[in-house]
Amino acid sequence: MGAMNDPLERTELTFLLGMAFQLVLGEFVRGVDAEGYRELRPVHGFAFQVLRHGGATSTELADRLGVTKQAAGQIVAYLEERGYVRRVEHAGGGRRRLVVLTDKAHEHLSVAGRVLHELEERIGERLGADGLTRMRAELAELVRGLAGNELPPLRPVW
Amino acid sequence: MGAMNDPLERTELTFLLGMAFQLVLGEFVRGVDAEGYRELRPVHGFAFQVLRHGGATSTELADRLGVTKQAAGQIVAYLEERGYVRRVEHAGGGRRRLVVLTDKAHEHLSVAGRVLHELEERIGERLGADGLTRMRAELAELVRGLAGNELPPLRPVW
DNA sequence: TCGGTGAGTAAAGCTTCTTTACTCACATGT
DNA sequence: ACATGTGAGTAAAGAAGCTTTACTCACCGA
Repeated sequence: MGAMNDPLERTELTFLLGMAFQLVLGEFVRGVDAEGYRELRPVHGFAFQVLRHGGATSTELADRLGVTKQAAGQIVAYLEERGYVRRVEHAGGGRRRLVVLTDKAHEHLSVAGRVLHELEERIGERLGADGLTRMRAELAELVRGLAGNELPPLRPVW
Repeated sequence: MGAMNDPLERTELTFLLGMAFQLVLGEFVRGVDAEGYRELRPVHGFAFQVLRHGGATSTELADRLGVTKQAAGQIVAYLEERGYVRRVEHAGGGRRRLVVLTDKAHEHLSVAGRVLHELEERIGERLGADGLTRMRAELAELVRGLAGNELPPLRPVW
């Protein structure tokens, strides 16, 4: 503990966060790919999270992902071609179309959830159950501190 | 505390990490941009970290950044055009050239360091000094757990 | 001297995003 | 009824930043 020759002790918090995220996401992608989902990138997973409960319009999706609506439209088209989403009538009328997940996407979500759960368990073995809980709480507090009450977008690029 | 209606409490650790990193990096970029470094992207900052002590060859830089040597070469060319790095003779001879930081880059590093420090302080006010220390320790432990003893690369894309 | 190896370069291609510019459905005011 | 506005979606071109493929060049060792 606290050994100053450990390079990580001297690493800026920002970079620590970056490395941690990079590693965890890498493990996640590896796990999901191994289950046969090589056609899906992280951004698609984030889109699924947004669409998960009741769907959303492309424009709403764009806002939540922090990209333009054209980019969101491309993502939706990609997912639609592969059978992960469907566009249905929107109750609000207008040109709006509601993008909703198909069964195939929900299957994917359950596989991805399992992978995430296993990953979190592995991390928990390393940090201890308390450490994991504290880390979650601290991260949540950090996010609230910087983002206020709105959920921040999860963008696929820096 | 522990309110189950807080969406962050139900968010996967992976996504919490992603949001936290996204937010912190965003603040960092905003701060550095405000100091007049709009021509530099995060990847340039990571490159500076690699080159900081004694420089490196393009190929070594590529390894540390997790990109191809061609991409590293492009990054070096970009930084060289703007006066942040110089290519000098390499003691090892061959075709090797040592990429080293100029004074301009070191100035940038000191500004960036200040921005990072202020940011960490803001986060510390929110988490408390203990919370910040614990978070650093937990993140470091997580990184060690997933990356072993080598420092993981910080790639600019997912 | 003849490969072999490792660093660097060149050019084309690809993916994924943005920018610019449009179409269309509906709401609102006159 | 009709013009005008607004918000959702689409189309096409462009830009950024990588990778891939294919090379050059300097040195080493058999």
